[in-house]
Amino acid sequence: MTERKVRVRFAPSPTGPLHIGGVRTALYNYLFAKQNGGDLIFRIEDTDSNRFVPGAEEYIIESFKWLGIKFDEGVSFGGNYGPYRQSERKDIYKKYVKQLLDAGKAYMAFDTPEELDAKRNEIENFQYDAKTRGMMRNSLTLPKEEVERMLAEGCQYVVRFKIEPGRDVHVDDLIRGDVNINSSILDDKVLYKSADELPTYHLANIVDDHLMEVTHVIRGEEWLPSAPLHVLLYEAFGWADTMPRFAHLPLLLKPVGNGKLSKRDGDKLGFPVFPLEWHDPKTGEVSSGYREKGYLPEAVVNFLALLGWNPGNDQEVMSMDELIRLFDLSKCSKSGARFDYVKGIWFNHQYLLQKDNSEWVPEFDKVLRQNGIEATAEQEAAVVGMMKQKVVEYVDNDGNKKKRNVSFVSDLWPLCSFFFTAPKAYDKEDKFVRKNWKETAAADMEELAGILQSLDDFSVESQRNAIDSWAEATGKKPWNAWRVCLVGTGQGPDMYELSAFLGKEETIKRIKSAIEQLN
RNA sequence: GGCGUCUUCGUCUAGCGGCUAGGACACAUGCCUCUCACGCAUGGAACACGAGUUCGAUUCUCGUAGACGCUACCA
Repeated sequence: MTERKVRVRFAPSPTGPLHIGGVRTALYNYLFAKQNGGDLIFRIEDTDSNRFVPGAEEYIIESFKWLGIKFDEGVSFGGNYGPYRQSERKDIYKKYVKQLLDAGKAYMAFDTPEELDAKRNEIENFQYDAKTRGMMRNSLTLPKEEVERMLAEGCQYVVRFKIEPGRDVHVDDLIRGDVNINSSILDDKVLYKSADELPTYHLANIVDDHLMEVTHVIRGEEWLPSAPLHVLLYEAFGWADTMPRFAHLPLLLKPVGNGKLSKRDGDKLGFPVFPLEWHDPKTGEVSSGYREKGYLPEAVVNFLALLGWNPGNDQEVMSMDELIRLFDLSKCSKSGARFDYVKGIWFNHQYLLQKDNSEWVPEFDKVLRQNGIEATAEQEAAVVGMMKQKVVEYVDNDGNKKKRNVSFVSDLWPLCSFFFTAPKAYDKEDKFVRKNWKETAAADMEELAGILQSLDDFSVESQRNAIDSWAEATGKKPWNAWRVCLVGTGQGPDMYELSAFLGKEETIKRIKSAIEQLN
């Protein structure tokens, strides 16, 4: 085995937004490349002109930029193996198609789509292969003159790979080991279409990977069935000795139900399946994105990395650098992974907690503005500091009340609005109020307000000294009633911190109006 | 239907012939406490089934079932 520099690629087709499963495939390629000091190539596989969606390519590039997955070369990144867009490589493919044709390893087929449909109706499980190609219209069955005449007339044709039956084809997969398939069950795949002068995936893929000196093909399991075909293609070209190693990744499955993860699941269960928000240029439909939902890219990366792989120990929270260090294709699991988006939320919680308060501010500021609040960055950071470890109550899909950590900056608002606006009204029926607003509460609060009023220094320490000693001397426990005054219910941070944040004037104002309304 | 891949708690998974089958998410409880929390601790919860190999199988082999994927002039 020759020492070749590791080169891997991620090669999406620009048919829409990047699916989260594609993100994981790209991530694994990136981790593998970086760990081995290799290159990651970004190639656009736009050989199906009918499915092209404008904006998709830019979307994909922006997604990876946000996620911190960096390409070394490719579309928009430059490099010495270009062009990296398959639609710009027509001449290259033509050359290789001819090579196969000349060597008798491929042939031209003139069957029209209608004729093929007819055959499929006529013969059950029809497959274009060694058994059936003799009865079709192709350069193998037609007289040479006839073929030349049709070519001269400009008849459309496709080039098919001539698969020799009865051979065991071995795919050496880094994750699954030796996968063996008999070539008899393979069909003569279309490699090239004269109609648009473009190759199909299979041909383009092999030619490009070879020319771009790709050493490892890391892709989804849906490609495993066509891997033998690819092996045969490498052999047909005489490139077997530099054929890349294969690694077929397990699929991402629906959180509930059967099948692989689809956009529908996200819509139904309320989680994004795309990294960025996507606006469909045709339908105008908007699909939510992780970025816009308030996820941190580190969290998305970490979460995705662990869906189908783990470092073999109990470590779960890992930075990109750690992932690069620890990643191991041979430790990838073989079975599909259900997409556990709840764990993704937990990862976001972890990374959010690690962030400095000031890093929450821009997002928090957005949330506050949406609610008509203006505050300084210092105030916002202070509130974040007091609130970041709280929980949110929410109602799940089954209508049950549940609790969730503050996992997104936007979770903060319902928990901290009282910092910025006084309780609209005091609800006597509130459970916490009922329990903590006793008969003596009004009098106690009057007394408390008096003490606060007398303080020149309204800092946390100053208040704590004054109130604690009063509480100790009188045996009173004023905090919960005080909380009722300032918050309206049983939420919020330490009372001294809250009161210091609000300031003397606002604090006393709220105490007064609570006394008024609750008695 | 054919071909291929896969199968450990509800979920993500560790395990690579002998373990009280480990961790995390989620869930429940307790501790802490001026509230809600965070944190910490605890708990319930799994080897698809059937043969075989072996002194011994979650682990190896075969079969069954199920799941997933592919089966296009899409990728």
